[in-house]
Amino acid sequence: MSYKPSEIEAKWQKIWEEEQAFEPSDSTTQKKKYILSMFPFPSGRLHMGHVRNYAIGDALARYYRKQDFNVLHPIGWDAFGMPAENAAIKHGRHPKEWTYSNIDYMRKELNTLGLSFSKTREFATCDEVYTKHEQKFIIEMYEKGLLYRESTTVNWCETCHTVLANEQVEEGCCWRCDNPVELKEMPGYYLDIISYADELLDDLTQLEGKWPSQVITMQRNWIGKSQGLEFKFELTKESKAKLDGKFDGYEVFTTRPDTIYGVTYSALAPEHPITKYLVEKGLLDAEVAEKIKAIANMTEVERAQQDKEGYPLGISVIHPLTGEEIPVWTANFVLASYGGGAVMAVPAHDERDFEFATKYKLPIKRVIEGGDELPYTGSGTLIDSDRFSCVENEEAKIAIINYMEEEGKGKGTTNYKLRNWGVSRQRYWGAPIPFVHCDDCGLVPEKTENLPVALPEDVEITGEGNPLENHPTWKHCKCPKCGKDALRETDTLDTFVQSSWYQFRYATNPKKWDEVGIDKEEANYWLGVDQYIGGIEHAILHLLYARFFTKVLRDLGYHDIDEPFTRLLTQGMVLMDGAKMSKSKGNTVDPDALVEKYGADTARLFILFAAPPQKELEWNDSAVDGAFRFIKKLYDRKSKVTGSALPNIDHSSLSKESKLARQKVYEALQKSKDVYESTFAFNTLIAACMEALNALDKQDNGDVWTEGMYVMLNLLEPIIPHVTTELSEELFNRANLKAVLEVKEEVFVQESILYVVMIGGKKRTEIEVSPSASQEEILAAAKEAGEKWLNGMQIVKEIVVPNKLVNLAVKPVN
RNA sequence: GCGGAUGUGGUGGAAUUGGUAGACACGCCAGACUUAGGAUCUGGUGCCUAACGGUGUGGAGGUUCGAGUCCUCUCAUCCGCACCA
Repeated sequence: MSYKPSEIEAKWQKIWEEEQAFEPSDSTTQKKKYILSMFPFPSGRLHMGHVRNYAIGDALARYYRKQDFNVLHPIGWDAFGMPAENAAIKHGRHPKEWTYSNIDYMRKELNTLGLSFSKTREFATCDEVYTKHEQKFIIEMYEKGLLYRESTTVNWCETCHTVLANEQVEEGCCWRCDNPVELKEMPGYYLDIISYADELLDDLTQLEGKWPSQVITMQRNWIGKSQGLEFKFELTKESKAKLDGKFDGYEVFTTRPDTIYGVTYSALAPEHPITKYLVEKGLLDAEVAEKIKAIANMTEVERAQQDKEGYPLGISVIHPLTGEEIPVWTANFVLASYGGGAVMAVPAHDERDFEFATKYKLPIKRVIEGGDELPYTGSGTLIDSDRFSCVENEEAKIAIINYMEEEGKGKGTTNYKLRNWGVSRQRYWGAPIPFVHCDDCGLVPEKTENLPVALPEDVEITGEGNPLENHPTWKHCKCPKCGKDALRETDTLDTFVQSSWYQFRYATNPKKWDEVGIDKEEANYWLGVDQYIGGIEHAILHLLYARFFTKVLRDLGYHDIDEPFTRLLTQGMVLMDGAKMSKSKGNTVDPDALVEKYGADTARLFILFAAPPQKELEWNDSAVDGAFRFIKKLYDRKSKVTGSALPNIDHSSLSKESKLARQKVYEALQKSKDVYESTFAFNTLIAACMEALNALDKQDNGDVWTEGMYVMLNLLEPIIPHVTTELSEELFNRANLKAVLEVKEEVFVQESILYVVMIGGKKRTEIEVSPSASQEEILAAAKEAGEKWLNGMQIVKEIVVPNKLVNLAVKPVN
């Protein structure tokens, strides 16, 4: 019987389904593993990246199941989001219908790959029962002060018609459609992720060695913590008067308080309230006002590409320590979103300030010794700094902060690059933000018993404006507090909110899904996820948000977990001709076609064999053939098996070839633990199995074949589950798939040992010696064998590395 | 500019952590067999050389009996962040 993947695979997929083979047990005491591959967006079809992601996760899940762990290996659908609305606009399909029919199709595709997912725990994030609990969390966050609404400058994508979070802006463009992001002032809801910045930063140390260092570093940089001094610049009397008494000064932040005596000007962002006031009240030269407005209309990225540009505002502030008058400018390099949108400028010791001062001929005052020329940003001793002169600058930083605090003029403080997470989206296909606007009561959360606030289905999706806003009735409601007519919030939540807590949802028994969002006991048992697998593109977005949500939900009492993902594996991309597979480039391989042609096992084997999971994988059609060939060969060799259980073998009576075959088999077994539990280098385990099969092929002992297949089918089952289970059923009644196998040390005992003989550091020849040979005997044998290269040489040093080699260091005889 | 990685045959990639570089596979070459198949099997295959031998892990140094692996410098490529005061 030749290998027929389609029959074997269909057969076992059906049996697994009937046996409910992959459901976790309800026990919360058994040893457990939670293996999670990032859930897919139901775009319509699987791509190779998905196959890779799930092949890796499935191998681990199956491995641990065999080691007697209670394994949670779930799958679901990240189902809200723009593409569903785009499909609605393009093809006139309702986003809900589009999404659920895509899910049905993709579920079938996943099935044909033989992935060992729990079927009962599957859900889509657009299920109303999921929205219900999410809205409850959101309301609780609001009540705790972690969610707030404010009007501010936001990133706006005109093509997607929505606001974007800072994390969703890549090089000034929308992460999804790549259009340049515009700035716009509008109200929105924000989650106070900054209040968790310190914990998010500190807990990264727990992840070291378990997450890729690159991801940890990216998160650390993204949070961007810096410590320094915050103080207030008082406006001069005249300046206050000019500003109609509306302002008396402004706060600035610096990480270099040691350079405070070098301040020669101060600069405000074009969006700073004082700048705005001056512009709006016509207190500036009309031409200058126009230029400032022009800068304010530019995005941060555009500004970064411009030369330094700025204008004097005709006002001054007082230096808090020297009492000197300092001119105030507005400048395009001052960011509104950081440090209060205002800086103290020290041109002598800051490159940007220097460039600006040089351009506008502002004074430059050196206050730190060192370097040949200015600007000098290194360390050194302070000069011209009053009582702090002669102090080393690192000391001076602390001393100046202390002094300012004592004098009540400022305080030591911490700043973050991280911005609060804007979660409002002006789109239809998302979870509605469960609030109501009441003329009398203001912003009021919906009553818990009324959740979920579900989406209306009768909407017209045109791409123009928010369909919820345009819906005739949906937004009209009663105030949950006073009962008067009120307006429902029409913004929906960022889809990253859903993916921030789904890992807890799977851990909750589906029987409780309606009643609770997260079951505390089960969450504490299953989380953290023992192995999380996904693409590196989520290094800051999803992985930061999910860490944040975990901590917030912990503090709301839903569980006691600090970090959601204990270990993280970031898989490499799947490439074709050196480029990422994509429909637009036309360099894709369709998983369905591959499975149809070769079967799921071949697809999985190739994907795990072609490269280590962390690396990029270059597609190669003929290497797929190679993977297929290996499985065929494995299948064919079932005829060599003579027994139905693990035989007892008298190792010493075997032929040399049989001994070697056993050795290769057990080498593979030895390797497997390391591969499945730590390195994930499936390619090397597969190679070891290929070596073992090649070695078995060179001998003909039935017992050795039986043992070899018994072990190899066990090792390969997580990778190529259908064919191995089929063979295992036929040959061993599946006993070898349940067993935890032990290495038989006797196969590694050698009758003679091969030593490499190196002379002068170069490999010259080999010798075979008995394992009991003494060092002297080995050296004597090596010298004899290497005689030819020792002629005219004097041995200056002799090294014997046990079981490996002999190295004779030589020099010519004089 | 800052941060993180990665450089090994024609290709994908191994190398027990300082001990025979190139396992395993693809490709290629030669041969066998055939019930012409997605065949299969056998042998070969880093480079230079007729051979002895030499040489070889991006490059240059260094440590060592011995370096792909450790150290210093350097080049190249990729990724992330980017006026963060």
